[in-house]
Amino acid sequence: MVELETRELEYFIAVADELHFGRAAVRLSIAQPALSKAIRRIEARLGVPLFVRSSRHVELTPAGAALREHGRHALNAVSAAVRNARRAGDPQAHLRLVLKPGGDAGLLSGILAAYSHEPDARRVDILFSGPADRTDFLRDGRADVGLLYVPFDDLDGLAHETLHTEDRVVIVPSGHRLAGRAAVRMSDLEGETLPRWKGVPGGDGTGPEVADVVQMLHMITVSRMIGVLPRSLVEPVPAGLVCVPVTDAPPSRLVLAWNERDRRPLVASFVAAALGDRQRVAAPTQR
Amino acid sequence: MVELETRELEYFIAVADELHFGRAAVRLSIAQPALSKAIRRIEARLGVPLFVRSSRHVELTPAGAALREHGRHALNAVSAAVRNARRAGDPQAHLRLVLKPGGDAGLLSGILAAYSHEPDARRVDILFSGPADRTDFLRDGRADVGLLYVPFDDLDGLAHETLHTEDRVVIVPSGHRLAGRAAVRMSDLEGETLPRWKGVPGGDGTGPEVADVVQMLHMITVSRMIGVLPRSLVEPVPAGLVCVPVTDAPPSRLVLAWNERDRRPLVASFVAAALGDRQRVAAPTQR
DNA sequence: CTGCATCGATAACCTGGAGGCATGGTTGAA
DNA sequence: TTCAACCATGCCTCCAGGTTATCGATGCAG
Repeated sequence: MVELETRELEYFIAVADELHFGRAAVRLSIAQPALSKAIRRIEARLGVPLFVRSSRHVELTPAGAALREHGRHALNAVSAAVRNARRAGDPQAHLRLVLKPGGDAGLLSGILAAYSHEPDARRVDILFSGPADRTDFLRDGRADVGLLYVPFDDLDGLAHETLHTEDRVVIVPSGHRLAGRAAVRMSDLEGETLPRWKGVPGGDGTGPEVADVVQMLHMITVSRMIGVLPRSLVEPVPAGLVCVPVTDAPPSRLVLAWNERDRRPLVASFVAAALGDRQRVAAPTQR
Repeated sequence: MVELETRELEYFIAVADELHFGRAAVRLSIAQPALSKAIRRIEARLGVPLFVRSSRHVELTPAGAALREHGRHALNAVSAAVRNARRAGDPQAHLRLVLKPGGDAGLLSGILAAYSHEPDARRVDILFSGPADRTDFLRDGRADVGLLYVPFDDLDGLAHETLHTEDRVVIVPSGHRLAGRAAVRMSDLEGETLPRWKGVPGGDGTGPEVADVVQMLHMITVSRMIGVLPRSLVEPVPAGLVCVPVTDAPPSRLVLAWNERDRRPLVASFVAAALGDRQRVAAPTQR
């Protein structure tokens, strides 16, 4: 009746990520033949080939692509189940809030203050995540709530409420041709060098790779690129740089997000406190 | 790194459902000592007791309750991943539509006709599910789309579009005190006997248990109870029964639902066809 | 109070299959 | 041709997870 063990799914995901049995085996801390055999075993059990492999190349079949997509989610769900079970025993557990350093638009202290007045407030642990995996903290239960930016972060599998909407600005060195403009449009940025964000494959930038806002601002200061960001992420504006509003960029929203399956009052009251009396304090809608 | 194998999770769910190691072992087709050991193993690995057990009684701890809740979802996700992978290989695969017998409000033939004109239409397999588990067909990938009733079916983890909204009627024998009324309110039903739906624990009814609409209508005919249903579920009205609109019952909606993680064009075009030109034909929103 | 039936835990044993190591086969590049 | 990279195969070991038999606790009938 069991179709696929968690461990096997992890093996598959590793190979699907690396597209290389040797590297995947290292990442999994097992020997390569064991991995080859495991994948063949899985393929036999499912009755579908997952990879097309030659001795020079490994690639996913359509079935493999589907399994990668859904399998990731399944692994997250298992992790979340385990984490939730572990924590459910402890009614004193802290609330874990994940955010990007500086990614709170100045709202964090206010939110924490509001939350501290909730009758069932817990201590709050702030987690700073790596550049691109904040959302996974929420999906697999490593954090309870998080501050995310839409449309940068992928909200798949998460519920959210908008805290703050803001327009976006282009950041240029003060000597730049756009520095004097009152506003620009996206089309004005044609031909400019934009950053590639580290760990974000689908980016449209062509310039140097940057890992965070500070790095990006530095690169802009030395005229290696320009960048577009929500306004609050560049407050205060460093010397030598100028912000110009971009009128036709889709507005950016700072949202408070949590796992859509998580209905604990713990989360609901934090959300209520964060939204404040701006909105109803009832349990927020999810869908 | 692996926290919990799929098989172990299945074992746990079985015991959590049965609250009885012997019966759970039978259901899993293993011996009872193996199951006891497996559960102890899991508890040791998670570091949390999942059950409080004496030789006469088994019950869930809070951690166990959490694991049951999230673990179900995780198992569904694994099943869905496997099913999707198996089917992804076959571009000819039929579209599988799940519904309750008679639960289409007369819309099915129209929907199928509209879908057949879609450029990428596939053959459609109609699945009739048991009474209460239609939604699980969608969650674990046994079906692609389903016709559900809100607020009867649990839409957790599913995306949906409303096909049809209708008011609800109370069905009474023709001799009943309410049979002559043009309309009633919920408060008029005070003191009446309502059905308990088989497999639906949270029901408010106190009367005999019924498994489907036909059974319920029969019980009403013999004056054992009365019932409240969406109007289309009792068309045509059997002889000897009378339908009276209930003005203040929350309206019932027939919705077309699918797994929220399923973004295949296959599903999108069926949804588009079912909605017809009543709405935009773009990919429907999910959240 | 005393057997009895129920049910989970323990003990002792067995086995299939997962994983390790060594090696083979294929393929593209120099 | 030779080499290097890389996945597959064969063989062996070992233990996780299964089995049966039995024990110990607990509620119940008489």
